[in-house]
Amino acid sequence: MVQQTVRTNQTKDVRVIIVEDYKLTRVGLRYALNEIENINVIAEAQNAESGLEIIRKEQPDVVLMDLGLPGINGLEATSKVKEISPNTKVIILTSHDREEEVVASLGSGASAYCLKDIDPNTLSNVIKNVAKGTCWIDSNVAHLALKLFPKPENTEILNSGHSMDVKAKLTERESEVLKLLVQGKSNTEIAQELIVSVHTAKAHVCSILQKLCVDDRVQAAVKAIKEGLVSV
Amino acid sequence: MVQQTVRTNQTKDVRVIIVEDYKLTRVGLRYALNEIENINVIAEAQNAESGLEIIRKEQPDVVLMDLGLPGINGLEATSKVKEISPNTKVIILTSHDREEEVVASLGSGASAYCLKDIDPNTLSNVIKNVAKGTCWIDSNVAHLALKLFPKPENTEILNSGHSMDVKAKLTERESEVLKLLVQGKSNTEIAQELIVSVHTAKAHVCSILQKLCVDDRVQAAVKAIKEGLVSV
DNA sequence: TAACCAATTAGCTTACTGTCTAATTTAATA
DNA sequence: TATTAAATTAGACAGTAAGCTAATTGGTTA
Repeated sequence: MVQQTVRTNQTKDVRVIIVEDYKLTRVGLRYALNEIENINVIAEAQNAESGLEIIRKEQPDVVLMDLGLPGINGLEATSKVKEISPNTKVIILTSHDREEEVVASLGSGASAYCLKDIDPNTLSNVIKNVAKGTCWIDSNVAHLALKLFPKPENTEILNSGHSMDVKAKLTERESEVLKLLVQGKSNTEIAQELIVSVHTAKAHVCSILQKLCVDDRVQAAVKAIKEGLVSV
Repeated sequence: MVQQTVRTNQTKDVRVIIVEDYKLTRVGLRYALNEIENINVIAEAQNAESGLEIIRKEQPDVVLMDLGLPGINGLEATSKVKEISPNTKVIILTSHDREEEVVASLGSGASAYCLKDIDPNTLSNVIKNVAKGTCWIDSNVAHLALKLFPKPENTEILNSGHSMDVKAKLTERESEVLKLLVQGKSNTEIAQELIVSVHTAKAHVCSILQKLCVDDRVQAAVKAIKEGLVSV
């Protein structure tokens, strides 16, 4: 294919570590991946404990992580990986397709979720992309993760003009106040932070409540988070 | 590359429609993609209205959707695509990298989010994968989407036992109360809903605040959402 | 210039919050 | 059986929140 021959450049190798308890899968993966240009499997581990040690030392680009590990499981291991080597991307490679595991994996810091029946060619592409920061979720479970994103029924973000969007309605100052509100600050604290009187803070909060069409600050905070009006 | 030559099989063509207002981008894309094996750009549209009409008729596998369209914007259009052709996968192709747009896109039903500086080879792979159901998010914005997944500090799922979690500390009743609290209910409303006295509701809220180590119900709500203690 | 809006401040009222102490009942557990 | 934990209720208190009206200042726009 034309588009692939172009890619024969001197991209740095993606340094990969495999954490997987089944030896057969582990070594099989290693051999398969080392065939691929620009991918270099530098180590493998059969459990999270030894895997984490290697990762701490090597700071690899990508970790292929099994979920069902003995001892520390893959989820906890993923969290730890992001602690000890924040730039390392984690790819979950498992046979589980339960929603909670998919969501929990991505919540724990994984960048990709692959089922074990993945095509090796695809896997190698995923590894290269994930190394750059891409998020990739297997076709069999993608819908489980995607449905988690809030439907912007009300978020008129990016609205083509007709119905004005909530955030645009908020003035800059109000956005500031909303941000502090979501942090759980009281009106008094907000006033102190912005160096204004409590009256001012209250006035802003009041108009925020009206603009968001909610009754109190809790609802405002929840709505702000759900609709991405503030970065949590 | 080896992995590509293997794929010369008789996979059905992925039928693609491009919705993009800039003619240059639109026709450029079309030419580039039609070079790719197994991808067939069957139509293009310069706005959402005409795009949706074509999509309704053609029921394509994949739609490449620009966000900044005149009239109906890409977000709304994405929602409509999923209504009129649920099996059609939407790939957002835009130059915007704002968090709200990324999240709103995926919430509106898109399966992938690409920035316009994407490598054409990569795009063609994304198209093929997304057609199967994969979720793909550009490396420049993936972190914005990934951080939305609740950190499973509390998810008892797959917990290897040792670290007890916040949610386990909450009693069932408290979890009920927390759920209502996040909905913005006042103590009085919570009491009515659970058919208990206000005193009881307050008692529960009070112990929730203590267990979550927060000062007020706003912080409790925010923490509950962030940590996935409640389903929003 | 006039009209408008954002931001600011103030006072006032009603209602709600969060904490405390204290007590009762029920279920599970040692 | 004795103990513990959860759920329930109550009264009281200081603090906060939210709605209301009203006024001032500084830009922006018609």
